[in-house]
Amino acid sequence: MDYNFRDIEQKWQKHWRDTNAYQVKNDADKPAYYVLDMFPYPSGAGLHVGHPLGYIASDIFSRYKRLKGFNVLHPMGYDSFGLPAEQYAIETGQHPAVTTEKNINTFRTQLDKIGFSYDWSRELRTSDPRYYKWTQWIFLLLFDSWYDREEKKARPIADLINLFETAGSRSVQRRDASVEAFTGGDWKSFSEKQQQDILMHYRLAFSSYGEVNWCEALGTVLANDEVVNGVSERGGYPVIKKKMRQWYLRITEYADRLLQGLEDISFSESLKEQQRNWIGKSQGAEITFPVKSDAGNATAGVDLVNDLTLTVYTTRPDTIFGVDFMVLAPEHDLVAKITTDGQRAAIDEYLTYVKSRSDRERMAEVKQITGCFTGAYAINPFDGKEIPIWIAEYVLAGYGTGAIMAVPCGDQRDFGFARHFNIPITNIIGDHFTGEEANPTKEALLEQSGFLNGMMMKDAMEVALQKIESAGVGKRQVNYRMRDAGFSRQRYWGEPFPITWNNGVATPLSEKELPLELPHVDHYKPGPEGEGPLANITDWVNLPDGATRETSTMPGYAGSSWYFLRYMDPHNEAEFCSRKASDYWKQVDLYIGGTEHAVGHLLYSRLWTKVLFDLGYVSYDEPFKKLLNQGMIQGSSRFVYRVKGTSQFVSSGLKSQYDTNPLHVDVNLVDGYELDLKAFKNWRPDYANAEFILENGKYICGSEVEKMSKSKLNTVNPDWIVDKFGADTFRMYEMFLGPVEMSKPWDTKGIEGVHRFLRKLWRLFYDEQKGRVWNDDIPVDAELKILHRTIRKIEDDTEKFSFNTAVSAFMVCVNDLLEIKCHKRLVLEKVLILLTPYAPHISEELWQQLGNGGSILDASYPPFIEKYLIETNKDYPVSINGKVRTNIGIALNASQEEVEKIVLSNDIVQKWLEGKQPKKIIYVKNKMINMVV
RNA sequence: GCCCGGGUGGCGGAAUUGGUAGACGCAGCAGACUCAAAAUCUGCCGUUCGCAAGGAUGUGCUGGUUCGAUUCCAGUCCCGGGCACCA
Repeated sequence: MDYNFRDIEQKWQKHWRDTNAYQVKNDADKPAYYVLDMFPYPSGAGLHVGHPLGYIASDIFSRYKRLKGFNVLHPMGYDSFGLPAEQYAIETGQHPAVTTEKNINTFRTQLDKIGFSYDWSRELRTSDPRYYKWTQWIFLLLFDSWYDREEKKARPIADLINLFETAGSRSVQRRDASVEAFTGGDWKSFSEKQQQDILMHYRLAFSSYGEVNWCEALGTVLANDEVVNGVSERGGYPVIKKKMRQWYLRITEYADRLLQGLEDISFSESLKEQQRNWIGKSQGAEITFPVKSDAGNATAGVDLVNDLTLTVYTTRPDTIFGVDFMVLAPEHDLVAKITTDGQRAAIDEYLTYVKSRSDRERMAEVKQITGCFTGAYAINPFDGKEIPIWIAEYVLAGYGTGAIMAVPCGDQRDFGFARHFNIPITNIIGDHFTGEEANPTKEALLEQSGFLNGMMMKDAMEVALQKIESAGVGKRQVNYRMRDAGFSRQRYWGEPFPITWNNGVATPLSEKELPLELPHVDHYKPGPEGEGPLANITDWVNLPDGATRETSTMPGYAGSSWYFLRYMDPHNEAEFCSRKASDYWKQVDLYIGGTEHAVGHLLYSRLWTKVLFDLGYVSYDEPFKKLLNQGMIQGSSRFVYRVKGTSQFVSSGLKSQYDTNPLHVDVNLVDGYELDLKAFKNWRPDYANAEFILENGKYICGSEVEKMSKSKLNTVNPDWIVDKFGADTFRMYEMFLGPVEMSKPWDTKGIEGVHRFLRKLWRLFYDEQKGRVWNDDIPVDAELKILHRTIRKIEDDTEKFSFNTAVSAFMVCVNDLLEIKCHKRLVLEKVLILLTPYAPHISEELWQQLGNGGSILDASYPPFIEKYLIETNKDYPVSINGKVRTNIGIALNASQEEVEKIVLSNDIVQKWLEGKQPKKIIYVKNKMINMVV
């Protein structure tokens, strides 16, 4: 009787399907546990061996938790809105809904082969109207909410209207300068449009004109994180700034809470760091300087022409006496007002130059120093010093106040600028400044610094801040690098906004009008003025009452920002997720996925959860308790070397003797590094007549580790691995490859070893000749020892997500049992339960063969039995804890007797031994390592 | 440039967190079974000296702490990832 994995796996997958084995209910006596995978975008390429890595890990953990007695929610779905499907539609004319459906079916078939324990009755798709109805609903909730800075939480917009009616704009902190102060009376006298315009400055989902990343080639606006180095992440097309009306999420209001929340959740340090970086909190001060300029009054000789002031943001108020010049962003409002007549021509020329430069150029030429003097001066409020005001590209309009105070001795950019334009440098840090480069230290004693003289810079910070505030020239200020998140795309394949425009006022649809379904279009070309394809459908856009529909659609991250909630209550038609369901399942206990969503999806879903929490729809404000980032499985590409201009291919070792072109060759035609010459000739017609220059009779390919992708011919399809070795082998092998978090190249070679392990396992139960070999004998200590050691190891490793070492432990266990010919049912059935999460099919099969009537799903995981070991089996070596070891201070050259004497007379050891004598003491080079009691 | 990770055999990777470095697997070598091959099994497998027992050496490099360091500390060199005019 042989290990026939094909029949076994088919049998059990069918059984699980027929019995709905993995369907879970929203109530149980058991504690709830939620294990979630980042749902995939169903691309046309299907799965390669890299994709299931995280799914296998999460499946192992789900099955483990289930056996541990938890009610486990482990769902799967599809993030089925997105650009690639639309791009494909543009190229082929196929409707995205059609290709998406097709791709999903491919995914499902592939996933099913691996034997996942998903509850498919909860499957969801973000492009399904039954799903995006609620995405739209949450959007309207965001639209209908504002952030109360006093209470630090979102509240309904109706509350804000109440406040405005009673106390006008004073009632809440001002959001931005363009909202002018008004009284309660004013508010009531405002027109509907005026009121709505003001409210738009407070809504969490709001529409505004703003500079957006416009990508001509894609015909759409991109989010900051979709732009990399000035070009689009997808396709690498140039991106420029363009003013357009867009929707945004006011994520900046949540910056602090998003930062705070990181403290309580278990994400990897590097991922938290990425989010902190993205949020970019900095503490400092805004300082206001009077401005002196003769702008427009040169002939009159007037110095201070008006009460213009310049406000800068700095993180180093302690360097206030080291300011040698000011720099404004070229777009700063003040530029036009303060430029002197004498400098106007130069400034205009510079502004023209700046405008001519694309974002791309600006980023590529960071090192290039440019700028222009305005002719105006700012006055240092503490010593009256006149400080020249410049404008320069390196100061960004969008951050802080768009203006800085430059301290060349402490900041390298300021230093470079001063050098380039010959601006004299004031040294306030003595020897710490060499004159050759800036020194950003906080450890220097201040000089030439008025009331700060002689103080350590980091101490001077607080003194300066207090003085600035008491003198009324500025205030403490916290700034964030993060901007509000762009939330609209000029695209077709996304959620339509449930919004109509009525004389410039955005009006939400009512709940019963949801979902606003995506209308059918005949083509996917952009609409006029860069609008999305929806703008072309005039009878959809134009409503009978004269209003028009919003024509942009929501971005890819809309649907994925809350999908984990929908799984809890997937068929609810009255709510996005009932409070009862979300209270039962609570947060996602374990979330597994790649690191590429660090600042996108993972930040937005945290935001949405916080808003839903504030408004009372869920009971927690962080969606994911623990995040495990799986590494990427890279491809190991193979190359052949064609001698230029011939059809000769030279083996890798000899290629230096010829002038060659390296060409990717399909990894499936290569065994290790040796090319299958016949298969290569049959592969493509133009290689049919290939000739080979061999080394030692073989053609050896070159290799390189690259991202796994179709174009590099290095993808390995899980389907044929499963066909050849079985799903259990595949699952265990993917885990055996190394820690899940680590990226590693795929190598099919080692899979034999894991497959061999499963066949060995089979032999614990059946012999080829003798058939059944397992028996009902009572296990002896030696056998129990192997079992218990394994239980402990597997459980420890699984809890730590160290699946690779767990698989190793299985191998050791099975080898040991075979060696001592242990075929006892009492041992074997426990091994099977241990193994189930890792290799569910073979475990179930053998479990049934053992005559255990029920499903292995109902069996319970053997509990960790350390106590048992110590109390009943005294032969286990027990380490003395680290403290005992280090404190005893065993001398290097002492004899064993001396060592024993010292150790045994030690108080802690005595206490630990409780008066008993050790059976055996283990020495290594005269040093006591372990004691056996 | 800044911020995170990480450097261990021919390879993927272990090491109870300061206690016998190299578990487990792959590859390799030798042997058993076989007419032969496959499959399976057994043994060996960091380097070096030695017939052997055994010795020396060894976790990127240089130091330090310690009875003892892959593990902790300081410096340094590589590799991977993220951010990048954010004042």
